[in-house]
Amino acid sequence: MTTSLAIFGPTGSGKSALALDLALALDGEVVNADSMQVYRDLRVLTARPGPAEAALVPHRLYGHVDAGQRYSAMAWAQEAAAAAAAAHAAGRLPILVGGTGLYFAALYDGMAPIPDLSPAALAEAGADYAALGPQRFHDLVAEADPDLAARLPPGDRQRLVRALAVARETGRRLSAWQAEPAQPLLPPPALGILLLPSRPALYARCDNRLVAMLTEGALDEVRALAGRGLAPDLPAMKAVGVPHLAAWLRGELDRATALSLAQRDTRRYAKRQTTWLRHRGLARSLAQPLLLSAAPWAPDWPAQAARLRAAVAAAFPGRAWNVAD
RNA sequence: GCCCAGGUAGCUCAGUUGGUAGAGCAGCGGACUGAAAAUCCGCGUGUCGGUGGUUCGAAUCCGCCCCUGGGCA
Repeated sequence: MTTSLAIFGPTGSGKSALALDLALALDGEVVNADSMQVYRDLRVLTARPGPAEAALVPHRLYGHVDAGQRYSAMAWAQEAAAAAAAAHAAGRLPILVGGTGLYFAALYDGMAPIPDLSPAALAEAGADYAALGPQRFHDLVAEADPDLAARLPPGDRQRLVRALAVARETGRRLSAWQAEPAQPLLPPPALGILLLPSRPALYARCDNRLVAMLTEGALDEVRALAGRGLAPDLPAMKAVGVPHLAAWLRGELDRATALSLAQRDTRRYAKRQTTWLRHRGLARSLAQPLLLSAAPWAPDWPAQAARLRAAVAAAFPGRAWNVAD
């Protein structure tokens, strides 16, 4: 049985650094649970840990997917489960860290066993949405899958398109598929940590980080990515910052505007993550996560660190606790 | 010091002939079952610079004061 530790927090909350500290202290391996840090082409802009961190502790599932690929929650969950099992087999503690709530849910709660969709089916349904418009497309979904249509507004293009594509390709309603029992890919983590720093401090940190990213080559990174001529609706092309920095490179925005729009998108993203974190937590299978109301970079961290230390000692009694903070 | 123009939501501003205020952006709350840094749904959050007056009633009219721009000295 693979035991694991999981850390979930909004972007900029310092979870990667915390994961590294814990991995060093507990003889662990870090496994990425972030939907954008998997893309090879995006290193600076996704604040992906680099060679310096990887030299200290093994880091898995970072930058291993090409930006031209359309990754998925289930694909990640399977890889993450395998990575966790490998770390466990080597006697090390898998530490899953990231900001994608759906990924944690897929791993620890599982997802309904729905067959993979062909890109063509998705593209076809997407074209229909564009041609028919939200209302008529919603009507179409209502015929194919009344239950699902009833809980999705006409504007929710992404979910409606998937619903119709699934119904067409599998001959079965998505809502029927989703009613199938889900199978967790990993037992609940022995310790789940949620980082929830104060909103103003987090926003300020996000704003500053984006400025720093520009001095660290974020623009070159976006230039190279844009130069590949990939479809703009690919996930990697929609990472926070990519659309606006690309528009700046094309001369459609000036630097100040591109920066402030990217900063705004980062804040909104952090807010959405916070909503998920507060209501869904890490996974339904984990009843009692450790909620820390500060980030490692915050002045009020020490009190939270003491709680963390106690929780780690209780969850992993057999492992050394070497962190000196 | 004098003369103009302004002080209304976090920001930029609107506000009809007096009836206790509304847009954009920002923000806030929520949803989330295989693109999730995605995709959506919902919500004005206010000593109308201050104070005294006119009025049944003042963001709107009058007096005084404060502040910010610009001009003249």
